[in-house]
Amino acid sequence: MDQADFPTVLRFFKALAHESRLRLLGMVAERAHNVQELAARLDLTEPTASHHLAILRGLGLVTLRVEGNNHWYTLNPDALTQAARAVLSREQVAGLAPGANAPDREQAILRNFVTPEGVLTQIPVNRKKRRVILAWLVRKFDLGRAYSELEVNKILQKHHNDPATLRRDLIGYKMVSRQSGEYRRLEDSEWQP
Amino acid sequence: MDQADFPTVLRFFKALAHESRLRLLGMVAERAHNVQELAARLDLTEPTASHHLAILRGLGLVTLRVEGNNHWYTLNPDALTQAARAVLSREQVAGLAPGANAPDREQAILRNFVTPEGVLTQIPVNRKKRRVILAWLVRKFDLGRAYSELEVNKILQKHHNDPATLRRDLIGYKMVSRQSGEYRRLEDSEWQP
DNA sequence: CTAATGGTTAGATATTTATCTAATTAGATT
DNA sequence: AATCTAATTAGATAAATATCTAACCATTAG
Repeated sequence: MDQADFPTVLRFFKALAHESRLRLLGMVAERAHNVQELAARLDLTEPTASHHLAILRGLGLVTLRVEGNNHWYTLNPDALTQAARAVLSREQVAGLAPGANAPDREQAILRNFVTPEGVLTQIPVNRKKRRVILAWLVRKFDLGRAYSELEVNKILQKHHNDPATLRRDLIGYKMVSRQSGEYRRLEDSEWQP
Repeated sequence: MDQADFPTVLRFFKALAHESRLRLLGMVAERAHNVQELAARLDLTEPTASHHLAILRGLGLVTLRVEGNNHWYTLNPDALTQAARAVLSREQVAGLAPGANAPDREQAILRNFVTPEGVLTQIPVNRKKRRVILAWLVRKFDLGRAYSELEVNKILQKHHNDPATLRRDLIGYKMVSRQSGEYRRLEDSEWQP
């Protein structure tokens, strides 16, 4: 599971969201088991166990070794840890929001200028690209709430070491307003095409 | 989520095993949102969004700040990473196997009185042994939820044909409380040495 | 070659979980 | 107070998913 691809993340959680499958995973983490053993210990029929194993296998969470009539299932620990990474950072989770992965072109721009941790490597000179970056940045602010300049800087600081330039740009692009020292995020409709 | 307590791990995965809830989590990871915003962006009704948020909140995955009529939800990133740890190592996953978590002595007692299918062959007369069996039984119940007597019996019935005795013992050992007909599993700390 | 063993596949049914509308609560506004 | 707004709760219905039995496939044993 690379960069928190939504359908895969969802499939992963669905796979683990069932008592029997969690138990199966636990058992094959101890040692290899065949289907009969697994079914017996979980008090399931073999077809049911087989069905669950197929789901786990489809995600690469378990691996199958065939030996005559016996099918030996074991845990694939790498798949698990890789998957768990998908929810380890706030940035990764934010990538699950609807539209977060939407327009390819914008995403490519973000990938070019923003590290996976959410840090800007540089501020684009090109106006259209800068706009994409600023549109992404402005979402770090809540709507309908006032921020002091200090707060604005603190948030921007997380993403770039020159918050002042970004702050001025956000105002220039009418994504943020300033009135008597109070900063407010403006509705998307104020500045979108 | 401390040491991969099975019901909690399961609840966690169930909470995240739904498209809408993953999206919600993504949105509140970006910034605080109120219920209307969330419902609108996900094309759900407010009650539905509210329902999902309650599930996420029950697990501590999101936190709620009330401000007048508005309920602002934000991500609780700690809960997420803590939970993800539960599946990071093979040892942790093996802890999900049925019966995996009991220390040796207790496991021996369990083996003596419980079949591999989880059925009690007899209820120990010895208090210490009975305690081990009851401690194992009480984990079949979720914390923080009320059960009717019928539900309690239904669960106990799976493990022994005299659920009434077991039910009374669970209360006697202070592992379960009864108040006005409602049964609740008590925290381990209430009855552990 | 035939029977037995372990496993999977197919399809019907049962269970669980999401979703909606309607009713209700709590805070803000007039 | 009366009304409005945002949110939650309740309860009914709809959708998704698990489970079983029966049928089937592949391999091994007689």
